Amino acid sequence: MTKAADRKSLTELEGAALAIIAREGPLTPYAVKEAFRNSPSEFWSGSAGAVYPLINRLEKRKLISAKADKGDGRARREFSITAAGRTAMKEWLVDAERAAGMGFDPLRTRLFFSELITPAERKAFIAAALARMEDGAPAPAVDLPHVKPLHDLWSRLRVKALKAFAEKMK
Amino acid sequence: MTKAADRKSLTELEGAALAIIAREGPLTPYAVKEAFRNSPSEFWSGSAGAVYPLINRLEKRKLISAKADKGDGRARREFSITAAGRTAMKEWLVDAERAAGMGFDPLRTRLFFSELITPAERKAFIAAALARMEDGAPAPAVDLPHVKPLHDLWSRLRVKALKAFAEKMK
DNA sequence: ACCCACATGTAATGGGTTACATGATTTA
DNA sequence: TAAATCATGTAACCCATTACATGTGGGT
Repeated sequence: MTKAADRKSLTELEGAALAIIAREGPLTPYAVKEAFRNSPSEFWSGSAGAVYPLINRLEKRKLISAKADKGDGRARREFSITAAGRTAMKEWLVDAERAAGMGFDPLRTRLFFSELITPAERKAFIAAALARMEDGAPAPAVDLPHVKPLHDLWSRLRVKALKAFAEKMK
Repeated sequence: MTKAADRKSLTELEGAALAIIAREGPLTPYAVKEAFRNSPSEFWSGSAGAVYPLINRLEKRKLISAKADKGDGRARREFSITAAGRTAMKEWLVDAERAAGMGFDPLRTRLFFSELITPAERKAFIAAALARMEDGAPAPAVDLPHVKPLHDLWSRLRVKALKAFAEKMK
């Protein structure tokens, strides 16, 4: 019998944390936190209050496990993904249903309501947003395989979408 | 002197709720809840436990106000946006800084980690995601001005992005 | 020695989700 | 009139954010 906690599917945060640990090998909680902090999306805040408890939850569910402390002074625990963790992670990763969902885009949300401002205000807003989106992406700090290309791809498409929308509003 | 609560800028949920009320004229809390529930993005769950307290908060902050109950039996309160609400809403709506943020995309998140599965698994995942994304959008239930076109535009671009990524992985 | 970045947490708070409760209105 | 849906809420729970506390290690 599997316990209820084991059956519950992973949240996005849990899945991403597992994936990071799976990819980067043994990691300290701090390293996981930094990985989130350096993500190009503001969605992943990587706050201590989120990540440390998260790591503890994952350990309690035996999806990750810590190598014995090296005992060299400070308490550092390096976590690796377990077999069960790998299974759960893969299940999360190939969830096409969730992947297909639209997610959340603060730009799209605002464009939905763009008729509530005057054409002049709209024009100014679009120009300001474009400026921030186009000028050099702040160079995602993580240098993991797909991070930069994917970030750039998504950025370009959002710019294109905004321009298309602006064009149609003219 | 403005009170702290007034100075605090709106969350996405608060901003969107205000915008809905601004656009749709006097609305009951239930109608606002349904507007969120019918949104094409799973991000806006429109649960009762989120919306009713939200409406109360907005009223307490005097960003919306209820017309006197019509007294016809059941307690129905119809809320309209106030002048202060309109100001706060516009400030939220033209916030280009936040609009430019990448937001959250469950597809993008998974593609970041797509090297953790085998090429065959990846191919299957991409096909499954594409199928769900391309087959007729479940027709957004709300028929507000930009909802459908924007939803379609974003959908098409996400499909294009996924195809581009799949191509590059070959 | 001193400062700053590294590293690991916890407490208070806020707010969203799920599930439940309750009554009114509509429809079969 | 019984069932379904409309409509409004509330309570328990979960979890992320902010802010704080604490200690280590390396550089100057």
